[in-house]
Amino acid sequence: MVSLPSEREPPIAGRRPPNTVPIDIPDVVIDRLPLYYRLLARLEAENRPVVSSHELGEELGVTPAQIRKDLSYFGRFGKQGRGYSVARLAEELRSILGLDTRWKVVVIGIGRLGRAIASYPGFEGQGFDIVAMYDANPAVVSTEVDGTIVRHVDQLDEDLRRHPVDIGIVAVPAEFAQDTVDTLVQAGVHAILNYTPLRVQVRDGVELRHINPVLFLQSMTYHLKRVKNDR
Amino acid sequence: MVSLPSEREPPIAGRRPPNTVPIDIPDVVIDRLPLYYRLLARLEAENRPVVSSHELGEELGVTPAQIRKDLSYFGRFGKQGRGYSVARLAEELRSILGLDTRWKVVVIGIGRLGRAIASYPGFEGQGFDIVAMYDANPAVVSTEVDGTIVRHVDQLDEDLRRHPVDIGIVAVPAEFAQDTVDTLVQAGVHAILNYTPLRVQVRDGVELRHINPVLFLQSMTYHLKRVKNDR
DNA sequence: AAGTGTGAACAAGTTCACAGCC
DNA sequence: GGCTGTGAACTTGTTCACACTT
Repeated sequence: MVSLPSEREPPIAGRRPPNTVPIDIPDVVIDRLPLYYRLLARLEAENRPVVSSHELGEELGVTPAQIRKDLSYFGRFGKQGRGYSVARLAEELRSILGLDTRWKVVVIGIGRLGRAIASYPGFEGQGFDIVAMYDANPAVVSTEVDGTIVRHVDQLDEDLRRHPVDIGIVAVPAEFAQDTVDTLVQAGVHAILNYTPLRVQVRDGVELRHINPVLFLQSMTYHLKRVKNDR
Repeated sequence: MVSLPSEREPPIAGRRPPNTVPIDIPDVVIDRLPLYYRLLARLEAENRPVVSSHELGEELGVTPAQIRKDLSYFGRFGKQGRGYSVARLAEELRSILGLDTRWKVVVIGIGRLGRAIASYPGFEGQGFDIVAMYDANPAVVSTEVDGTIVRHVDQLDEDLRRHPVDIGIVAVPAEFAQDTVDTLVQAGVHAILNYTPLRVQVRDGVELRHINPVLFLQSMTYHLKRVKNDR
């Protein structure tokens, strides 16, 4: 949301040696790639051989120039006069985004929300394996959720050090959010998806995303209010 | 995410008549206001009388200049040499964001996710009233969730026309997402929070936000991959 | 002395437009 | 002829820095 006071390399312009990727690619570009990938995966499933930046843009509501520029940060994947090979580009994006590996995920906080997250069908299909779940409530610990036995959150630190994971999803009550995140980070987790309404802090280098529906609702009501007034 | 081809008025510079707000304020500014508001609500609860842009920025990880500039789109709420009255600024933000009214919300799709949303404690407390829930599954219809009887989705259109609502939250299976959204929009709903992994389309003037955790995970793995490679 | 409000300078991000290739 | 890749032009968003107010 805000660039922290860490100096960044200027972007490397022009052609690069093969199999190399520039050091600094704008985050806003990275955030669009999963969107592109999702569409390409669909086209791939439909056996579409080739697609142009214009067609991609049409479907996604993005300008063709932006798609071409975004992709050009990573290489020259298209063919002039023809477009992009769907299979090739999908493969490249999988490689760029790291979707050609499986990633280990833990979910902490198995209340109603955590349960819904844990059984969200989109994760496993996209290479994210929920390898463990944790809760503090004795009524929940040791029960089975979606084929996994919930463990006590007191075991989290020890478990993580024995069996490292890549991503932590936090759905605990707000008052435990920061502690939970600290435990995760100190035990070596580098990416956290925070479902609590608290803006937790992490040290530099740890990826953090917030999912807070209330903030969305509150920005929508700003616009709703104007619509109402304008009539 | 992308500015559609609708011409915008140039921003009105300088001082404005009182009780007036410029026509065009960047969306990125609107999206930050709920963040500011959340902190101010906390300070208000702590009976903090005054706060400076510097203190706000410190807490939120935003520059003080940005906070001052953002607020200055709406008025001159601060006092030089002193800062902002917490109560006053909180009140102004409530008014700007429309949080001084209650908003009617329906949830469509009462599976595991919909259920978690419907019982999310943050909504009611912030002025969002879930006035109805809908599902297509006969095993779910007519059951009670969080004090509300689930109605059949076939009644959605008629219900909306009889009792208009402000916001629709969509948590149906992906294949029904677009139809559900169309029903909502045609029945006069102007804001939609979409939890399905499908990028639904709405006509101009309808506010739409997507919550898709997979896209977040996929942008985080990009960064995770680099961390792993760098060691 | 402290801290706002805001033009002006700067930085980041997007779109244009066209050379080059298929 | 059609479409990519990419510098350059442009637009949008952020930060600076200081006149002004309390």
